[in-house]
Amino acid sequence: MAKTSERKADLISAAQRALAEHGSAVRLNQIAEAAGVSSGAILYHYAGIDELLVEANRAGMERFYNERLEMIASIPDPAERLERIISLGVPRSAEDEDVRLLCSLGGEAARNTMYAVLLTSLYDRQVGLYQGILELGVSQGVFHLAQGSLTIARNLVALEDAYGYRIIAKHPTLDYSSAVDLILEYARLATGHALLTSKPASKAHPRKITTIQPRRENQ
Amino acid sequence: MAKTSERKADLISAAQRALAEHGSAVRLNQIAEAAGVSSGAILYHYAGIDELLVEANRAGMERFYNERLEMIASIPDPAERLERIISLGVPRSAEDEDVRLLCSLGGEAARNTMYAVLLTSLYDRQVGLYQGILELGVSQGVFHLAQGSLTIARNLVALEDAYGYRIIAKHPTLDYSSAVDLILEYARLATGHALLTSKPASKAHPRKITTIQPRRENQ
DNA sequence: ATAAAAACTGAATCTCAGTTCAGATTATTA
DNA sequence: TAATAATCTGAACTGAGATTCAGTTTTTAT
Repeated sequence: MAKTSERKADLISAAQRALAEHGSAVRLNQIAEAAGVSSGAILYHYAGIDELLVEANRAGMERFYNERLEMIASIPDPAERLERIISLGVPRSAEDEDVRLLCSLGGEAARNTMYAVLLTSLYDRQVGLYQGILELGVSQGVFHLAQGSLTIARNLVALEDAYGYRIIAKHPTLDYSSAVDLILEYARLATGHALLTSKPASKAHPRKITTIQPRRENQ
Repeated sequence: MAKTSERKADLISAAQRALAEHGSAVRLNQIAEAAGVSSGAILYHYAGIDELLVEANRAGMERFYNERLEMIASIPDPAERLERIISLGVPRSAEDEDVRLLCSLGGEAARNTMYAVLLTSLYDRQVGLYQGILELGVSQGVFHLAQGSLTIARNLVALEDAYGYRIIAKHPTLDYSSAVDLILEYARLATGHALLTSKPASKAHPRKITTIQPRRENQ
C-alpha cells in the first residue's frame, strides 16, 4: 500500500514504461504488471485508463523538456549550448523511452485533440528554447544568422523530431551520431559558427540499454 | 461481387481510407463499412486484418512516392523541380490521407519491424530522389551546394516529415505554406539558389476537404 | 441452361480487455 | 487498542471485435 500521491507517481512511471514498450495501444493489465499491482488498483486512483495515459504522456513530455532545460542552464557559451541541446534531443538508440513515447503520440494526434495540443505545445516550447540560444549567440557576436532566428529554430526542432523517428525505426545507417551531425551541419550553415565537433555528450539519466531485452513483434 | 484481384484493390483502398480516418487502431468492421461489404468478405480474401493493413500501408507509401515521382518527371529545371517536390510532400491540411497514414505508422515502427522497414525504405528512396535533383542542379551549374548532397537531401526529407506531423497535429500557426517556406529557406541556403517563391502547386488528386466531416474524439 | 466454383452474408463463437464490486488488508486516528 | 478510513485484490461482469462457418447468391465454364 501507498499514499495516493505516491502511488500516482508510481503508476505514471509504470504507464510510461509500458507505453514505451507497447506503444499507444498499451493494455491496462500491462501497466498494472509494470507497476506490480492489480488492474483494480489503478482504477481506484484513475477513473479510466485514458486519464492515466494522458497524465503519463504529459509528464513524459515535461520531463523531456525540463531535463534538457536544466542540463544546458550551466553552459555559458551559446555555441556549446546549442550543440549540447541538439545532442540531448536525439535518441541514443531505438530503445530511448522518452522519444518512443513522443513518436507513438505523433500518430494519435490526428484523432486525439489532447495529444495534438500537448505535442504542439512541446514543439513550440522547444522552438522558443532554440530561438533564445540563437539570439543569445547573436548578441554575443558568435552567431551570424543566415536566416531569421524563428526559421532556424523551427527547422532545428523539426530535424530533431524527424531523426528521432528514423532512429526509433532502426534505420540501418542513420544512427545517433550521424543524426546529430546532420542537424549540426544545418546549424553551422545557419549560424555561421563552426560549432563543436560532435563529441559524445553524457546524458544525465543513461537509458537502460545495457541489457538486451527479448523483443516481441506484432505479426 | 467482384473478382478477387479487383476486390483486393477495393479492399486496400477502403483500408487506406479507414486507416486515415481511424488511425492504426482501425477495426475490421470499419474497413468493411468503408468497402461496403461484410467483415466476412474481407476475411475471405485475407487471412487476417493485419495482412490487409500491411498491404494497405505499403500501397499507400508507394502511391505517395510514385505520385510525386511522376509529377516532377516533366519538369526540366532542377530548381523548379526541387520546389515542386517539396510542396508536394507537405500535407495541405490535417485531413491529408497519405500523410495521416504515414504519421500513424511512425509510432508503430518501434514495435513492428515490417512498418519500420517500409518507412525506412520510403525515407531512403525520397533521399535518393532529392539527391538526384541536387546533383542535376550542380551539373547544370544552377546549384552551388554548401554541404554534401546527401546531407542536404537527408535534411530536406527530414524537414518534410517533421512538418507533416505538425500539420497533422493542427499546429495553429504552422500551416501548409509556412511549412513549405521553412523547408525552402533551408533549400535556398544549402543550394545557393534563390529558388522560386512558393506558389500554390496544384495537386493531382485534390483531397476531399470540401465537406466538413463530424469529428469524433477519443475521450 | 446447368453444374461447378467463387464470392459473399449474417449469425454464432471465442477471446480479450475495461470496468465493477464485495470483501480483505493496511494505514490512520482517537 | 479499537474504530474508521484508505488502499488494494481477485473474481465476475460487460461489451467489443476478430474469426469461423453453414448456407446463399453470383459468376464462370461447359
